[in-house]
Amino acid sequence: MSKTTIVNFNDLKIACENCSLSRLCLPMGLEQSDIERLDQIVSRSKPYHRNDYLFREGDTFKGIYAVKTGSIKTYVSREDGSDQVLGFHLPGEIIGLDAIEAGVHGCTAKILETTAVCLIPYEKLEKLSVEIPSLQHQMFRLMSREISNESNMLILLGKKNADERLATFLLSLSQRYKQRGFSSQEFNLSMSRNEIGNYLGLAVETISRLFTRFQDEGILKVERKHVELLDIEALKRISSHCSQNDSSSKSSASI
Amino acid sequence: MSKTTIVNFNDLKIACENCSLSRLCLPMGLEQSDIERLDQIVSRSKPYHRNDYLFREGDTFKGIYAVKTGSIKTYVSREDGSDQVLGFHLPGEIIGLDAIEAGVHGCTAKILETTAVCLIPYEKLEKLSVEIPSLQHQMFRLMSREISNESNMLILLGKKNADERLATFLLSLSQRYKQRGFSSQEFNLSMSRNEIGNYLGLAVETISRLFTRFQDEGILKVERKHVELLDIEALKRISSHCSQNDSSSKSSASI
DNA sequence: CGCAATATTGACCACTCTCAATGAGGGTGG
DNA sequence: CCACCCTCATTGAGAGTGGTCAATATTGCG
Repeated sequence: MSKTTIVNFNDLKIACENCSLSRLCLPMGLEQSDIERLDQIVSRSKPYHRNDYLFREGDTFKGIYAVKTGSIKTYVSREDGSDQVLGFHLPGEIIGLDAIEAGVHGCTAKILETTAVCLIPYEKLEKLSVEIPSLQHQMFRLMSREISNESNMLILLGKKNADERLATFLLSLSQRYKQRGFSSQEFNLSMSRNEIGNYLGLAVETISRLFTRFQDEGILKVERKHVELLDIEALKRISSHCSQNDSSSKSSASI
Repeated sequence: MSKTTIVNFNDLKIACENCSLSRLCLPMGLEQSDIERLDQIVSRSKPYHRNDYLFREGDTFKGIYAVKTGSIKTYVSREDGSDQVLGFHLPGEIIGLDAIEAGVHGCTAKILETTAVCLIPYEKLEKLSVEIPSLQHQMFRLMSREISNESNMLILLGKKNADERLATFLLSLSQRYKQRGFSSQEFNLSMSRNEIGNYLGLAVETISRLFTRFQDEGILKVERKHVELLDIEALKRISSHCSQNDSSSKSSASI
């Protein structure tokens, strides 16, 4: 990965570090000068390390975070002490939009591996997006996407069985890595089996058994954190329930 | 209900029909004059009837809808022909924010009972919220709330058992009706058992059995569509897993 | 090197689904 | 107005998926 990191603020590209991004920004409706103004309010911090908290449930909301490198999980704690993992956040993804309304974070963001983020202070962002209509536009789109993504998760948790859930999860990671220019066939899981299970509404043991079975079936190779997807088509078939239909139709399938 | 209907556009109050709403709007940051401008772009339609579609998956996105009276379910269709109910929308709630990014609706909105809505054309809304910063602010809050609400559903589907799910669901309806000035103890379910089960990730039969059991246990009375919550505290205990702990702590619990 | 956390594997069990039959409304048309 | 039908709801019996518990590996880390 080049040392000039671009965060894909979903469609809203933000420069991180000190790179020129004219070629990335123009296509999506922000003028070069606007990008620079946005860039000026973004603050970078030194990297976080595994098990650090980016923020915790109840913390005052300062702004939204864009993941530059690394990965982060968000989760909420339940009254009985258990957690519910809400999501895993990879480079180019945004965290914290859920806290705008309350002004307080409703979930905890915990670092899974050494991670760099940008903080975009919310008050400044809101002011700026009054001045830059196309920024407001991108913000609405960004939040809208976040809302529309929910339905995939509801389907996963509401309708899919264990096989389908894990397959869907792996394909989602695969696709997101691909979008970021990483390999879509081979990657490292920065989260534990426990966290995967928690996220997918399954027990750890089930995740473990599924990895073993998928491997026995030649669908993937997994060793500890490292995963290699050997048969993505099979995963797609599994993820969308089709026991062994032809898969010549839609692609879809993203968490 | 008075004939002057106010839709609580979450914190963004919108006038429907022809009412004066100064007393409702000022408290939440929109000037009277701004309200009027917003009001001018809102379009009303004649009521929809049961099984009508407000919009369907794939329809071009025109704007967001505020439910004035009645109720609506949203759902997505899966490849295998099954559906996943995404939510039930009561008076004062907003539908369609998920479609902003794609410009196309990703789910279908189907009318459950005679329902009146406002359509807020999105392009006009976006333009207006450039001109009225406090409107933009409310929009961000509104979308943020939608995003933060997701976690309740993830907990429900990821962690809760059948009892907890139904209890949580009933409490959510109860609370939402209460907010709208209706009874929180007694109301009509505009959705079928099937739709409830679908939404909660449970089979119809399970819903039916639970209603019967809850009734046998004196927690509620249910007849057909009509539900009376006899022991809301018991429901709260059930919804948050505590088998029979004291419930003197938090309230929370909303879908 | 040894401990603690994480992962794997097995055995058993329970919650909920599925299948099937019955019952109850609600709407329509004769 | 009633008979019919169709959808929706209820109830029971049996089965299966995935959870729980427990034991054992494995890994990472101090």
